Amino acid sequence: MSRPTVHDIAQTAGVSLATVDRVLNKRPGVRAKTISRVNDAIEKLGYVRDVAAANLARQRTYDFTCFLPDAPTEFLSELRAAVAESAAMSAMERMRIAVSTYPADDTHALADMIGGLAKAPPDGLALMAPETPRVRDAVRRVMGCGTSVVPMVADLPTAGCGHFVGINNVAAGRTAATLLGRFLPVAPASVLVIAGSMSARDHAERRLGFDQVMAERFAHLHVLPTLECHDRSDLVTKRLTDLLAKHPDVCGIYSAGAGNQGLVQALNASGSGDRVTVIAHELTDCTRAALTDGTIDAVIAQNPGHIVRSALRVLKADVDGMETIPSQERIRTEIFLKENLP
Amino acid sequence: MSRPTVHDIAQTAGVSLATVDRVLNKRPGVRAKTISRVNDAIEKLGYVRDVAAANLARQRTYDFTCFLPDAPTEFLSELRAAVAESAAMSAMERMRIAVSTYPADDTHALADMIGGLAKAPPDGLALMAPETPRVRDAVRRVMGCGTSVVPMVADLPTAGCGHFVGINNVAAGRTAATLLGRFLPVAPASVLVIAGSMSARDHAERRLGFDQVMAERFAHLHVLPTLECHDRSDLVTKRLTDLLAKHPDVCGIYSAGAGNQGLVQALNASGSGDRVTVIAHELTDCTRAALTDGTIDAVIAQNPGHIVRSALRVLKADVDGMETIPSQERIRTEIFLKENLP
DNA sequence: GTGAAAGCGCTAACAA
DNA sequence: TTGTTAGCGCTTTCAC
Repeated sequence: MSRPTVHDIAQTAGVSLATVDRVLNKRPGVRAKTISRVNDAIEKLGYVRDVAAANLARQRTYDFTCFLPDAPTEFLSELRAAVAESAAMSAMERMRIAVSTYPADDTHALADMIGGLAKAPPDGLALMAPETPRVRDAVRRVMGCGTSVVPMVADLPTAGCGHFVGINNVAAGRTAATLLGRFLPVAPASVLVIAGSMSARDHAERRLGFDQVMAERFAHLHVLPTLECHDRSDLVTKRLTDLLAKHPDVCGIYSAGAGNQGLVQALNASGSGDRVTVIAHELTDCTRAALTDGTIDAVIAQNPGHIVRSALRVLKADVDGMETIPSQERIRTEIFLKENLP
Repeated sequence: MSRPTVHDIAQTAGVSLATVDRVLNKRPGVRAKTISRVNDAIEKLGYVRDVAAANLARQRTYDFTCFLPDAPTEFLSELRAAVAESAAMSAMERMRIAVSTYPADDTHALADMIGGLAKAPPDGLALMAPETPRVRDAVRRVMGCGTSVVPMVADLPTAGCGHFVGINNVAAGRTAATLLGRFLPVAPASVLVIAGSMSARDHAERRLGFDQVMAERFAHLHVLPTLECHDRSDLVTKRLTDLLAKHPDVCGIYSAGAGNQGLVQALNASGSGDRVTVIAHELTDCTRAALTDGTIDAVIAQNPGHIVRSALRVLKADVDGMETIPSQERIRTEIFLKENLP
């Protein structure tokens, strides 16, 4: 037998299509008794709604907006590419995705842009942004307009929005520390953490996790103060070169932020590539090449394609009032060696 | 403006809906001149077909079959669970998934079952099976009936079927070797590989990759002959216990197959848990627990949920004559430590 | 060769 | 409070 339709329900319940539709969509104007008659029929027939047909009839188009910072890191351009790819693919699934870029260093501008959405609130907003009070308030406001909000990459825990699409950065830091500690010989030495800025929540969390594991399992390794390089390759090169010269006992580096181009350069120039074991973040052209030639030993990554597709699925499910498969929406903290590069 | 529809094409080309449809679906009975008029209109308007509406009108249901071996490994039950979950989810997307289990040790029976599909060929077949000549021929036959075939987990390279959904097992073996080699101190010692059976293609490939890297980078480690335990926990326990007693210099184990329950047991019983670094395959309750308590040091895994969903997407795209996103369909060789467990 | 018209499963006016 | 009816974008008889 084929799947039961609204007609079957209407017949079984002895009501009209319109009434069935009202019950299905929880619209008012139906007597409680009728509602339960319809629900009984639904139950009895094992009806499941054909979402595609519903969307067709409804002429439903999912109107989503995506905010990304304009920072010039490779990871961000991959994320942008992933959004573009998803936008193209999902045009066929009746979703329209508007991408907006905000100045990475100007969260006031970002908050204003989010606020501006209130004029024509989209169905959903996928947002990669640091959590400042103003951003948080702007997010709350647009949520008040009925927009579903999903934070990507960086969580917005206090804004009260939906499912966070990204990795646990404390766990990422712990993973990096474990790899570094186990790759290095068991002997006293120094290790270095390079981060964008310790005021960025994600980098701070990575450092936290890293320190935890270093203290727990690798007490013979001395962790130097974090080198803050604001995700800028030039600064990484400069400061790292200085530091390597000053600390010849550095045998491990955890690059928790961006600017790995600069890291590779400093390592090659100073000839310390062999002496130093390096763990970096995100799989980009640069880290991939460095992994292949051995400059970098392992990469911790989150997959931009997964992140974007997951954010979109979560948003769509939210709008449709549907459930998601939790395991599918959990972004993995991936580990790449030269050998398992995709 | 909203998306152009068949009506717009019909109007622009000055023909009727039926003719547009004939052209769109490449059905015969249209003059060449008319065809090009319609195609011009399609081009001009930038028409893209609404697959959902098409499927609705066509009453299209995707009829897929999935064959899995009945071997009692945890990975397989996860795979089965993933298929069940996907089947439930995708019922809403008009796909019906029939799951069949075949006796793992009887490829003749499997070949017969595949052959039996010819009577009522499904639209697609997702298949996890070893590649024997009879299986290969049966697959070719059902492909001749118009069924799209996608090999899962184990490739079927000579059957000439679609995109393989699974990992590169040579790379997996190389990854395991790299982790083991780097985790162990640089000192002469022995390492052991446990596999199901070396006649299973995937296990042989893992061993191959493992040996490559051991020879290339870790010549100080001596790789003992493979312990074949047919994925059976009891055999693993027995043979491993014997071997550990005989070879006190074993400091690393690569468990390339199933039966990790037996491995954990042997390690705990013999008290060699601390002495031995262990890399195992697949994330299961058993390996997860062992990772957490430190018995296993790293797990190489392929995600059953991803595999099943990817196989289904590939099958559907194939039937629809659509493209897939290659990066989304590439199954990753994942590495899990205690710290990045999902 | 081509076209008109009746659906597919569902929703949304508009009546009643 | 409930029912009738006309679509959504596409496919598919069955005439012409």
